Amino acid sequence: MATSNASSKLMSVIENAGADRRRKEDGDNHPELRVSSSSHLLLLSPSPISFIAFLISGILADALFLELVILLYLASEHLVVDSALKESLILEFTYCISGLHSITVGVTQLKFKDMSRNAKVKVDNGGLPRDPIDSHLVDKGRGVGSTDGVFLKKGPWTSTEDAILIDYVKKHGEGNWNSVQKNSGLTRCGKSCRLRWANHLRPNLKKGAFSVEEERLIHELHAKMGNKWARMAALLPGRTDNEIKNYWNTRIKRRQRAGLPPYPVEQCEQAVAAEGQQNPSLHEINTGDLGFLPNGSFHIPDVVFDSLKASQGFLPFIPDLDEVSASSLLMDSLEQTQFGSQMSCMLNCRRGLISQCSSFGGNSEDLFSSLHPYDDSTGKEIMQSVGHSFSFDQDPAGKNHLPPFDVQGGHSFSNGNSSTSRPTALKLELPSLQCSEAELNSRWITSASPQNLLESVDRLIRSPPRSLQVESKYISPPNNGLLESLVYEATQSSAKNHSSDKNSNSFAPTPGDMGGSSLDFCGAEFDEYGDPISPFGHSATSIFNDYTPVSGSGSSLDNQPYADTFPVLSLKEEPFNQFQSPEREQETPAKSIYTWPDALLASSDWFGQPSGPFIGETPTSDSMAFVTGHDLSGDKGTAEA
DNA sequence: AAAAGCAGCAACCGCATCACC
DNA sequence: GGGTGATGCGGTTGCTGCTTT
Repeated sequence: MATSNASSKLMSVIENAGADRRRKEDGDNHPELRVSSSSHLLLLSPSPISFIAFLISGILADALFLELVILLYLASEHLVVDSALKESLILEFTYCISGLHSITVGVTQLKFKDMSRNAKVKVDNGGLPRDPIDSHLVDKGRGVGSTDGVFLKKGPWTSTEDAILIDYVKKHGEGNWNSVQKNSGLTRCGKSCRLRWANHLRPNLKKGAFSVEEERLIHELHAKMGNKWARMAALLPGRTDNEIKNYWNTRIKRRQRAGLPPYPVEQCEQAVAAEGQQNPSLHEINTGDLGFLPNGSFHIPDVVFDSLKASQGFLPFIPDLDEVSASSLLMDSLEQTQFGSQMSCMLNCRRGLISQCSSFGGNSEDLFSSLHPYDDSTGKEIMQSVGHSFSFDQDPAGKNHLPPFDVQGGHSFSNGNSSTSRPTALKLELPSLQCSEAELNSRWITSASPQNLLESVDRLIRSPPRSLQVESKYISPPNNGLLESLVYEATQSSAKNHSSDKNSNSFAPTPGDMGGSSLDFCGAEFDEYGDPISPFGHSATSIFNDYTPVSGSGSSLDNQPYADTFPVLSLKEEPFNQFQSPEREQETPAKSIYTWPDALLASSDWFGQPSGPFIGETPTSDSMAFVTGHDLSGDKGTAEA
């Protein structure tokens, strides 16, 4: 079969079958396609010989074109065929499945769900629209543009276009994107091609959720660089600026909704630690020396200032922070409750460290006293300036050492939006509304590390229950940096506070508060919110719930679990990438990772024994999925034996 | 089951920068 | 130095799927 003669025969089969398929399409659009059970059996026991056998039988039996293409494609991986044939197979396969809603292979229905993005607009050879959808786009003047009389297509890329672009880059290399349209026939502008290549098609791209480490790095980089997505992407191998940008923006939205600062507190702690190295006096505080500081002013604000300095470039209406005295800025900012809440978060960096110092036994006033060696009233002033009530922290026995400046204080700074993560996290853990504050305190102190709680908060923010989805009362500023947003919100918040008293005081969260809302759910409920981003946040259900095989028709085969037979070639949300890197396969698939061609390409063992890219150790019956980017959740129809 | 709202993502747009002439 | 085209970057938009009501 390795001869050119065989290749030409295969090509002939494809062409004939393709023509046949198109003829059928002209008269009838086949939203569903049933492939004979022979293919199913083939998938059960794949081998080069069986491929050839089924291929021949399929041809003899006048199998549907798609089935042939599937077989040919799979077979081509084991047969030595020239690249042109292989590309043709890919293109034909992509094309012929693009209009389908589902394929039933034996007893398993593969229902396409997410094909729409790339299949919605079908393009023949990257050219003019040929289906009603494209025509629609043309009619409405959307989806295509015109340059020098040449219609340039817009909108989602099709797999066909991807293949063309990939082929072009393979031959000509990257760059000179405007020539792509001229030389390849793609009706896309150069910018679109470059973007598509950079964001989706180029090799070594990572897909899926960001890892914890990547998230941490993004936080750090953003703190340093601001919205320099491209620079950040350069430091995150396999990630694109667009990806990072989207991640950050959605993350910001979540945290803004929850009234939380953009940066995790642990990052603040790191910043403080770094600051501590540069500023030994501050370091003393961080390491638990709460004694008087050396001569100097506030050190806490300095931390804040440095954090702000890092973002100063995108704080256009903030004066040069170097020109602002620490104390004045602190006081001014704390007077603005929302910003005060952010400040408190910054300060909580210290709080977090301080709270870990078992030696500390004072209350809030103690700390503030310690912060300012010359004026013990300063702390009180600050506290009073933000309307902080001391009652909560007054523990005569000194047992419940709420870390100072914190806390419930975080709420008090807020005018309705919880700001610090700790109180929220605390309440996240509450099993019910019945807990006393003392219980809250002890829970907070004893139940979890701040870091864990923060992670919990972040997790919650990522998937907040509806009850927590309190929309920001403020109009978002231009999204040019979170700190700017904070300041903006601070001003808005301040203005709002002046007009309304009901949100301005107290620990007791108002009903609309984040804090109040947070009391509405308990730990058990919280546990339900897995991290949709973290690779580990996906339950097996979430991984597999996108597709479900059709129930069997009663045959023994139907009743038999697929667990030991089917490789899991699952879900991916983009057209397959021929240039997938080997390391990509080693990543933990947080969401859909494998495209089926990828998986097939990467899994030569699959042909001998099903040892391919499994997701999970024990593929379940839902594991039978082999078409890219498709939700196979449709549990419809009965299998065809 | 349908509708509404939301989140995530891909793609587009406008502007800035750079290289070349 | 100015013009032009190519490319890159960041902000924004719009689509789609999911979740909730």
